[in-house]
This record gives sequence, structure tokens and C-alpha cells, in this order.
Amino acid sequence: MATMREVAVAAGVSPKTVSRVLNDDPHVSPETRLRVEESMQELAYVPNALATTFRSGRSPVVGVAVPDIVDPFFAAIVNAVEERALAEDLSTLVISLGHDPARERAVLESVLRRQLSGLVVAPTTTDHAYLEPWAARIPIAFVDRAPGRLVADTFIHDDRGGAHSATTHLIGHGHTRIGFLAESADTPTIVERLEGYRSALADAGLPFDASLVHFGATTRPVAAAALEALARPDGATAVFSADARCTMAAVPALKAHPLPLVGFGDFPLADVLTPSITVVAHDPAALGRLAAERLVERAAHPERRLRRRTVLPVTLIERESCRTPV
Amino acid sequence: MATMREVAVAAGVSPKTVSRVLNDDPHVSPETRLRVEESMQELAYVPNALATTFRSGRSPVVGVAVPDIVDPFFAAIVNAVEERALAEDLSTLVISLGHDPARERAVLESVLRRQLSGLVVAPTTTDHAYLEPWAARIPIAFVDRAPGRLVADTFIHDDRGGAHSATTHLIGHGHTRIGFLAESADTPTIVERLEGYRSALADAGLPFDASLVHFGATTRPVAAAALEALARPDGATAVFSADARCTMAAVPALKAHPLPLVGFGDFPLADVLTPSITVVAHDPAALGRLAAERLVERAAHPERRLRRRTVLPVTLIERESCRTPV
DNA sequence: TTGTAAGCGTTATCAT
DNA sequence: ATGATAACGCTTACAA
Repeated sequence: MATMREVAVAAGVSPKTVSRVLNDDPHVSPETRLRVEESMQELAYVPNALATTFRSGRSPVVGVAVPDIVDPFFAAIVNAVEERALAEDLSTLVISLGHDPARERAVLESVLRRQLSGLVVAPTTTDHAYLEPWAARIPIAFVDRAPGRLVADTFIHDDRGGAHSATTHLIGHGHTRIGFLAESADTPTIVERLEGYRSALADAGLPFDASLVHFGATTRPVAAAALEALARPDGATAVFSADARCTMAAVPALKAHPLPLVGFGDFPLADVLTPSITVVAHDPAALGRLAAERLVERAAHPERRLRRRTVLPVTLIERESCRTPV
Repeated sequence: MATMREVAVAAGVSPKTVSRVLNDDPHVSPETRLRVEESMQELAYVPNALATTFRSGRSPVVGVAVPDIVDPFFAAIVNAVEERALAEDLSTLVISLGHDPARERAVLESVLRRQLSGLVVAPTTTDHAYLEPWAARIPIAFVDRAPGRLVADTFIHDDRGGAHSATTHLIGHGHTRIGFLAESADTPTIVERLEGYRSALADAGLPFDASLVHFGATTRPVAAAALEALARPDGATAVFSADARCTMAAVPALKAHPLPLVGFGDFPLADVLTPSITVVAHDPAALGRLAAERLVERAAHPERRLRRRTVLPVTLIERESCRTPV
């Protein structure tokens, strides 16, 4: 691995001149430039990006931390961030948080030590006070889930409103006992959606029945058991599935327990299933795009005042599954 | 941002001693250690990972380059690599190659300049001679698609065999005119699968008819048009879809043109659709895991001789779509 | 137009 | 057990 110094010696110039050639500095005579370029060729010189990065004090990398990249929702966020980052000549470091909250802090602090240019986080925990000192130096944006105990740029969906309209939609179909299916009671998005569900019931003068709420239904067996329980005579006559993983897990069990269902979060082929699934659609790519955009903006104008919280609207897409099967 | 030098001054020791404390060097007296630790606390010292990285000459990062992380197949590869990398305290840099082959070289060389610890690539091009000089210093493993004009560790599936058995399966159902649907004729995996399809036909004494081969069917309209063409009287009586994107794009059109179909690549909910889709299943996570494992092994034992090429078996999962609808 | 000197923050080497 | 010095490869500031 040839260094700049070696190229300089070979070309009979100083390292600085090699640097100038490399960075297209106009203050180099054509002959010198040529000689340097030849030496670079001969020595197969490749600049060591680590040195440049170190010198500059900032790594041209944005981090994106998500619970799980295999989930198409988070994959879309990562993809959008990467796309925007690339336009700024930034690379993207992906951090899978996993569904274990204990890992989050250690993993994030470890990447932040690398002097990132920015960080996008879809967190799995609810206390982000530990990011406070970092946020002062590195732009950090939260997506999908708001930070806890920390003021930071946040891009989320209207979880509460979406859940409210999904529930109201089922109520409009005449249902008074509606089941609630979700992944985990600790996820901020789920908390919001549960709120939306409850407020929709309240707005319709319907009681909230905790026995109709099922958490952890992310696998087919669990989702099937939940649907079976809900399908009992004293159970529910319809279901609101508060996240796409649960909806996808519940779909097979719908054959045995054909309850009307609305899901939060669209997913591939939802419109092709039998029945096709009515969903509240949201836009993960928009979250990623906006967050990355914000990082860039914060880096360019650290002093500028911007709205911290952006809430994206969601849309109910009515398909077949919300209607009672005949 | 306090530096090690500042901590040293505060604690009244030399920077090297601070370094020793940081790295748990036993040659530090308990009192000194304590004093240093206090100073670190006071100054809220955080080591600058960029400096350490630069000093070491190697970045604790593995790159993973895939055509598209939103594709669950590639997401699974990335995920598996990240998981394995994490066990070695390595971060994962994701590089989306996109479906534009022109980008590959520039993007890969740019990240390689960062002195990665390793690189996993699912390439979009077929000539990788430009990686030769890099491969001498950095472990590079290819996944899903073999490299062209370069000898490197390669982990792929039995594309040809899988396509052969899928086609043979349809032939076994009495079909003699079988359509072929795929993304792009240039993708190495597709080339192999086309070969497998052709050889299965040949083995059964059936002619190959180029008019039954449709490329670019990755979107619903294109896939629908292809199926419509195939469904004509002089067309095909069954279809082999050579990749999951095409299969998913073709599914909706199956309602209008209910041709028996076998797809290469399983996908979420394939078993729940009506009809459920018969597929050749493969294992992207295994590719990622093996490739990452290999990078680690190459780094640890540069001299060791290992089999360059690993071909993973695939499995036909028979569901409903391979049978003629009644 | 070109070069010199210094430094980014950490660690290896060699003293003491 | 601790420290002085140099070095990693590049770029900035300042000179010539």
C-alpha cells in the first residue's frame, strides 16, 4: 500500500503537491501534475480514507438503527435514509437493535464514538436521556417512535388517529365488541394505537374490555390462539390488529375464525389475499427520507430553528377483510 | 470533547497512562488508575474511535453490498451478516447497489478505500477484475451470485438444479409447454435458472420455445401482460417464475389467467394465498452467515486453503399452485 | 506554483 | 509502574 509520501518521493515533489493533485487544486503546473499522476499509477496509489476521515474529525457516515431490517417496514426506512445519504456522499451504517431493549444503549454509544455525521433511530426503549451529550454534537433524528426524556427531531405517523379511524370503521360496520391484537405493550407506537382504539370506543359510547386485548401475537400459533379466544361467543365480533407483523401472523387463522379485521400497516400482497386485508397504510420511506433530510439540514445550519415533531398522516385502505364474511 | 491528553493533564499523568487505564492494562497502580478514572468522569471523556481506527490501520467494519435491501431475500442476507459481524465486534456498512450495474464499481471502491475488515457482495455486474488488487488485502466474499473474472469465496444456491426440479415437477403434471418468467436476462442467477429450465425440458425430450420466455416481469402490469400472452391457446399451459419478485408480481394476474405455476424463491404468505404457491425454497440467511463466517476465518488465517465455492441445496415445497385449477 | 511544519487522537517502542 | 517520543497518512496554515 503506497502512501502519499511515497508517491511524492517517486515524483520528486512534496506530499502536499500530491495532495493538491488528488484534490484537483488548480495551483499545480500541468507538468508537475502529470509527473505526480504517473507516479500514482506506477505505485497503484490509493488514498487511505481512514486518514482523511481522521484528519477531518468527522466520519462521512450516517447510522440507521432499527429493531429489525428484515421487517419490510424498517427496511424501507433504511433504504430511504441510504438513498438520501448517498446524495450527500455519505455511507450508511446499519444497526439492528433487535427486540432486546437492553442492547440499544451500548450499541448506539459504540457507533456514536465513531464520530458519525448523523444518526437515525427507530428505538426499542423509552428512555433516551443518555443520548443528550451526543445530541449536542451529532444530529440525531427519531423515526416511527418518539424519544423519551430527550428533545430531538422526531418523525412519526399518526398512530393514534389511524387506530381511531380503523376502530371507528369497524364500529361503523355494526361491531360493538372489537378485539385488539398487537406485538408488545411497551412499544410506543402500540401504546398510541391502543389509545386510539380506546378513544374510538369511548367516542362511540362503547365499553373497553381488557379481555379483548392480546399482546405478543407476532407468530402464527400465538395469533391463532388469540383469534380463537376472540372468536368465542362471549368474545369479539371483529378485530383490530395494531401492527403488520401481527396481521400477517393472523391471516392464516382467519380461515378457521373468519372475524372481520382491520390491520395497522399495509404489507406486500395484502390486497391479493382472500379476503384482501383492509389496512391503515403508512409510509416508512417518507419517515426515512424526512429524517435523513433533517440530518443534512442540521449539519448545514446548526443554529436554525425547526419544528421538532412531524406527524405524518395515515390512510385507511378499505378492502374486504373489514366486512363480515358471508 | 475532551481528549486523552486533557484527561492526562487533569490527572497529572502522561497520555500513555490514560491509554493504559482505558485498555485495562494491568501495569497501572490502583491509585493512579483511580485518579485517571476520576478525571475521565469529570471531563466526560469519550474515546475518539476514529483515532484508534486510524492508528490500527483497519476499520472494524464489514461492508455488505446488495442490489436492494427492501427485497426480503437480500434483507435476510444483510441481517445474517450483521449478526455474525456483531459477534466479532464489527459494524455493518450497507451498500445498496441498485439495479444499475454502472454504479457497482464506483461504490465498492469507495467503501474499500475505508480499509474495511471485510466485504460481502451480491453483485449486479459480471466483471469483477477490478476487485483483484483489493482482494489481496481485504477478504471479499460473494453471495447469491458468483464473481466474474475473479477468484473469490463464493456462496450460492443450486439455481440450475432448483430450476430443473421445478420445471420437471410441472412436466410431471403433464405439461409440455411451460412459460418462463424472470426479472432480467443478465442476472447470473437467472442465467443459471434458465439453463436448469432448458435442461429439464431437454431431459424430457421437450422443445425449447423462446416465445415462452418473458423477462422484466417484476411489476404487476408487466407480469400480467406476460401471463396473458402465455395463456393464449398457442401459448403455455404452465409457468415457471424464476424469481420471487416476479412470482409476487404475477400472483394477482393468476386470477384472470389461472395457469399452474411454480416459483423460484419462497416469500411471506406464499402458503396462505389462494392458491398457495408452490416454490423452490432457498436460504438467504445461510448465505449471509456462511459468507461472514468466511470473512472472519480469512482474517484470522490468511494462509489457510479453503474451498472457494459453496453451493447450497434448494428444496421444492409443493403447495397448490402447481396443479391445474379445477 | 511549490514546500515546510505542525497537528488531528491514539498507541507502540523503548526508556527509566 | 510510568513516561518521552515517534508514528499512523493526510491536510491546513503559512512561507518562500
